[in-house]
This record gives sequence, C-alpha cells and structure tokens, in this order.
Amino acid sequence: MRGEASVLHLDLDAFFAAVEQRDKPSLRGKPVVVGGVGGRGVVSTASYEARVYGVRSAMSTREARARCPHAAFLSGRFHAYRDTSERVMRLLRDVSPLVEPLSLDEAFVDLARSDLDDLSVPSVTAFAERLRERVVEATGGLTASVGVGTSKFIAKVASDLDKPDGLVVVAPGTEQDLLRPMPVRVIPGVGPATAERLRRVGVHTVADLEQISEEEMVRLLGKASGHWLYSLARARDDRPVVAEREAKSVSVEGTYDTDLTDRRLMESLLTRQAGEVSGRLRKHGLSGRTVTIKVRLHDFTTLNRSTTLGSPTDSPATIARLARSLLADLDTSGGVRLLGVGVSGLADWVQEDLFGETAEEEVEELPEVEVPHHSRRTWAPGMDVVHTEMGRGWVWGSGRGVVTVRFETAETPAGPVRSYAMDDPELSPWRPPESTDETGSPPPA
DNA sequence: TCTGGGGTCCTAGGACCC
DNA sequence: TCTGGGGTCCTAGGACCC
Repeated sequence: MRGEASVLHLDLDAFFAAVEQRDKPSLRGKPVVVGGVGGRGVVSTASYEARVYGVRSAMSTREARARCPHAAFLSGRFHAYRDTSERVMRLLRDVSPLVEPLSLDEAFVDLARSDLDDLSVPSVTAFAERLRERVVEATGGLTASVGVGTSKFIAKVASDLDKPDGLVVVAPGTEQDLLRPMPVRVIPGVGPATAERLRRVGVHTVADLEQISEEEMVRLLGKASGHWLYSLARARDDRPVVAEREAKSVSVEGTYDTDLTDRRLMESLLTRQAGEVSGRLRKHGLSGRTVTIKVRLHDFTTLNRSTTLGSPTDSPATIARLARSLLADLDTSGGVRLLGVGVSGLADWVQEDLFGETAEEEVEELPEVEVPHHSRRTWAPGMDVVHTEMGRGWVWGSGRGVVTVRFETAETPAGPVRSYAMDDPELSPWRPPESTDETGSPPPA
C-alpha cells in the first residue's frame, strides 16, 4: 500500500453495448444486449437501459429475452471493441508508461509514473476528471468509471462505487473505513463458493472478516486464499502495476445448441479447433508442450484431459491428433454440449528446425462444398447431416440460399463430381462454383 | 433446451528423483 | 515389521475474473 492515491483503475461503462449504441444511433437510449444469441447463449454486456429490466452479464440470453423482449440482441463485433479498446489503452499509455490492461474494457494505470507530480487528492481528482473527458473524446462518446486509491484493490473497489460515468478517489488512510461495511464479495477472489463458506461461519462483511485470525482463515480457505484474504481484509495490497504479462495458454471452445452424440463429428470439430489454436499460437510466435481438451457433458459435468509432449508444438496436425486421442478415452454417450482444445506450457520461442528445413504441416482438411438450396429453414452448422453421392457430411456453414457441407472423411471419390443428390429434398443439385478461391475449395476431381 | 468464451490461479494426489 | 522427506513435474478439477 502506498502513501498516496496513485493507482488508477478505469472501467468503460457497459462497453460492448456502448460501442453498439455509438455506432448505431437508433440503438441509443434503448435496451441493448450483447452476447450469445444462440439457444445456449449468455449475456456478455447489457446496456443500462436493459439493466433496468434485470438483465445482467452472464445471464442466459433466454432469460434476458424473457425479461426484456424488446431489447436489441446482438452477437457482438469484436474488431470494433478491440479498435475502441486500443484507442483507450493508447490514451492511458500517453498518461503513464505503466498501464496494465485487465481486459478490453479495464485497466490499471500507475500515476506514480505519470507526469503528475502532485499526488494529493484534489490534484489526482482533477487529473482523473480530465482523463475521463479525454476517454469520451477518444472513443466518440463512451464514458468510463474511474477509481483511484493507494492500491489496486482500493482503486478497483472505488471505480465500482459510482457507476456509470463516475469518479471516486479514496483518500489515503480512509481505506479501512470504506471497506468495513462492504460485503466480502467486494474482495477480488471471493466468489460465490468462498462467500458461502464464509457465510456459514457468520462472516458477511469485511469487518466480520477482520475478526478472523490468519490461521483460521487458512484452515477455512486454504493456504493461498487464506493469507491473501487476511491481507486484503486489512486493505493490505502491495501488488505492482505490471505492463506486460505473457500468455500462459491459448484455447478455443464452443458450446453447441444441441448436444453432440456423433464421435466423428466431435473429432471433426476438435480438428477445426486445433487449427484455430495453432493459428493463434503461430500468430504470436508461441508453441506449447501440453495439449488439453475440455468436454462438457449433457449434465454440465466438465472433463479436462491433457497430455504433455517432450518438446513444444504449434502444429495443427499434432494438436488435432492429440486432441482426438484424448477424446477417445472418454465416454460421451450421454451427449456433449461443449468441446474445446487448448495448448499450455507455452515456450516463447518460435519453432525452428535445426536442420534448416521447415516442416510444413497442414490440418487434415476435410472436403467442403457449397450446395445451393431454396429452403426457408434454418440450417444448423455442425448439426444438420446430409447424405450425398459423395458420402455423408455435415452442414458446416450457411449463407443466403447456400449451405456449406463438410464431408466426414478426407477420402474423395474418384472421378469428377457432378452433382450431389441430397437426401434432403430442399437441397438443389450441386453446381461448380464460379471461382474456387473464395468459398473454400471444391473436392478434388 | 437453465448455465459463453477466454483466461488465471490454486489444490491435491501420484510419479519420480535424490 | 518396515515403510523418511523434500522438490519437481504432471494431471484433474474447481474457483474466479471480465
């Protein structure tokens, strides 16, 4: 904990929804919900107009629709959020070289490293107000809530106190008075499970928590959490603002609207995800030794299976092969709602072949072909199965009057493929696409 | 048809080594 | 009848955060 209030926490208000309202004036002043729009989607951000109806982050979109049917439900435009976020982060770095982003919409700023010499409360307050104005200018109208205090913990608590569009500076020395009446949930790391454990021993507020001895706390919550909570209950927090943090894992996962039961489809999905993970690893010049799959069963039990290689990999084929073999040991007969692939144990070196030869590996791409249709039905990517002369395949994507079908094996039939006689009467016979380089390649003839 | 996706950190047990 | 002990790595699960 510092002598002056020199840690600033900035949080953009209802960030994703605010970007949508900024970019689409018709949404301004109206309830906007950004999140998964599918059958199993959850709310990522609700605008304040939607919050009036009780719509909250992490709520299922189904429930959000029930509470606020007239809201605009949007699936999100991440490039727009990233662009806006970068503008804000750039502005913050302009203020201090020590900026620690926590997510797209949140960051700590170390004011002790800024140009601001006078760290008195009035000086810091004026500085933070000016910063909030600059955020509005830089983002085209988005507001931020800001908290300033003697530690990260206090700054973060403070930024929450006057949302949205607020500023709270906690004067040094007043931290404990501020915290004591607050519920234990204000402490970062105290979630529903920890709060429940504490409730059972009669601890509801930070003041209650302060009465618990360190030994008792460790007994109750384990070594790390126990010591940590003991300190935070006394507003003791010396964590520095850290600008750069290295990624420890990269993963891709997906929840499907209907439970998966077909193993080959699961393998195909894992293969695709492995390709995405590999792409992101390579983009950042990373490779990792541990490949993990995540499988959430129909009853929401979640299984992780991992395997560790002798040396790091970023190869899509290797990640995919390991992922599929990890899946092979699991019983998925009850149905699977989520599949994911991740790589951890990241090594920060770009993989290089010692013999000067780069092994080019490709994902085992399965043939895909676009099939026109004249149906009004909704095709479910990954779920709808079609049968063709070429074999069985899944609907992999859909556009206007066309579905992409992905075949279940990499083996293609001999001879030119002229038509696909879909079992589904709503699918038209296949015609060769005009150009093969835009929409994925047709199966080799 | 309750319950996302991308992460981080912690715990606990077993293997293995010295 | 004896079966230490510490350190590290790996795996699996869970809590938590935004």
